[in-house]
Amino acid sequence: MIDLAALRQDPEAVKQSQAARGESVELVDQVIAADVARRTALGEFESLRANQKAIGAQVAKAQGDEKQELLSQTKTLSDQVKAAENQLREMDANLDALVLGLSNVVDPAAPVGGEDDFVVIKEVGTKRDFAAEGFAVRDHVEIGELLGAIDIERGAKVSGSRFYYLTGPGAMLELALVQLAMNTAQKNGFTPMIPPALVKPAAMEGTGFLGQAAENVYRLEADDMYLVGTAEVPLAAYHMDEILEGALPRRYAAFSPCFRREAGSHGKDTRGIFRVHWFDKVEMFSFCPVDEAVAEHERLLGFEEEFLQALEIPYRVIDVATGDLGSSAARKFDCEAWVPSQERYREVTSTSNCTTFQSRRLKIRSRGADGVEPIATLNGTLCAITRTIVAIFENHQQADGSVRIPKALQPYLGGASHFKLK
RNA sequence: GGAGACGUCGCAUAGUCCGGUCGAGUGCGCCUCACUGCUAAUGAGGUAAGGGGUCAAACCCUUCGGAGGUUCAAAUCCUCUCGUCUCCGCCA
Repeated sequence: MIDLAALRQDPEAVKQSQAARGESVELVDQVIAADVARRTALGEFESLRANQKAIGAQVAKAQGDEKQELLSQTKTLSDQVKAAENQLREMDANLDALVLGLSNVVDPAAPVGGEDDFVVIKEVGTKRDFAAEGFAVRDHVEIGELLGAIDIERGAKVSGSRFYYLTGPGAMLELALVQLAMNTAQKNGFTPMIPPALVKPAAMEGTGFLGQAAENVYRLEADDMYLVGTAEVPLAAYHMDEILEGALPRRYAAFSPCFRREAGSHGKDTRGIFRVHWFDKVEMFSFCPVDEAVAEHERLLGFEEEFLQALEIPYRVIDVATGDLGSSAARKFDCEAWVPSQERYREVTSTSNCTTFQSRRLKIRSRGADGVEPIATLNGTLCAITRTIVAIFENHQQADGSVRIPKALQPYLGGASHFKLK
């Protein structure tokens, strides 16, 4: 939810943001009109209510005829108050519905445009030249089979398309990645968390996933619960309705399963485990003072990069264009790993600065020197397991189909240097 | 799944039976001031959030887990709901 006071002050800024996203500009004027209407209704209700309360206080003290006189006055007043209240509620609901349609105001530094208008910030690492090494690249599916690490056929048999089993070395690799990620996060000042993956509507709504992203969310009809698509949801909602005391930023790193319906991506990335309905992930989350959010965003990006570097995976960083931002994000950086079998970079991590958009919805603030202040929220992937496995298998594959284990992971895999053929 | 108790302004509690003087008392914590050489102790005052309003104030409104209802008037009465705790059942 954007800041209404700021919108009143500078509607043009919000209009420009909407335009940059390719979203409705007229909506801004509609919100302003609804806001004026609401405040009019509010004023009316409040003065009637004040009147009612004043007379009510007299009623309590009055006796006999005087009391009857006051009662007759306040009876008609009561009806007026109710009418005014209904009117106000209507205006409130109207305003809310419109405001929730407004996406976060984009950071002016974000590149303007659509999905393909991202800006490449940097490329890091060296892509291998498999031709020079003298063998044909295998993709992660093939490698997974050779190693006995990924079983996609049985995933489909048991759960359907876009499901998989990690088996043997694949299963151990996930656990190793999780441990490396959680240990790294803890060293970097994050509190390790294992959050619920099933949440109530309020948490889903508050984080902004029931808007344009709703079709990708699994809902449990019988219990009115949702399966989270990312630990961002339970982490953001962790402090819902709270005023944070003490030092900021507060950083959390959560290991959780992620469930995604992948509606609208039929036929896309159907091979392997690159795009699946369920995967596990270690996610970073930060509650941070508003004026430090940009620096914190850089830090999260830095942690993501360090992790990819530790895994010795070539990657690039892109600055996502305004039209491709989620509704909560003001700015977003993606790290894309090199995928040799596809000969292109593919997204493996993503970090967003949501400024005060999420915290406003979730009613999270902080107590600072000048009292209660708004707070910024930021999130970033530390390790999305399945995509990381794709990157490791493909980038570290050997001529015989075995896979070299990057040094940083070896301690978590019994010191082994390679995943050997099964 | 069954039975019961409870949910109040950071924490702990009073208030609910008998509706108005309760947006709400007390203790702790926290802040300011006074006093003591410092600390502690003591005394005085202050201390929920959100919104409207104002140059700034004053002032006004909303919120007593949540949603409805009764009433001129609800923390207080009624209904539903969520959560916590205790006991029983079941179970990993």
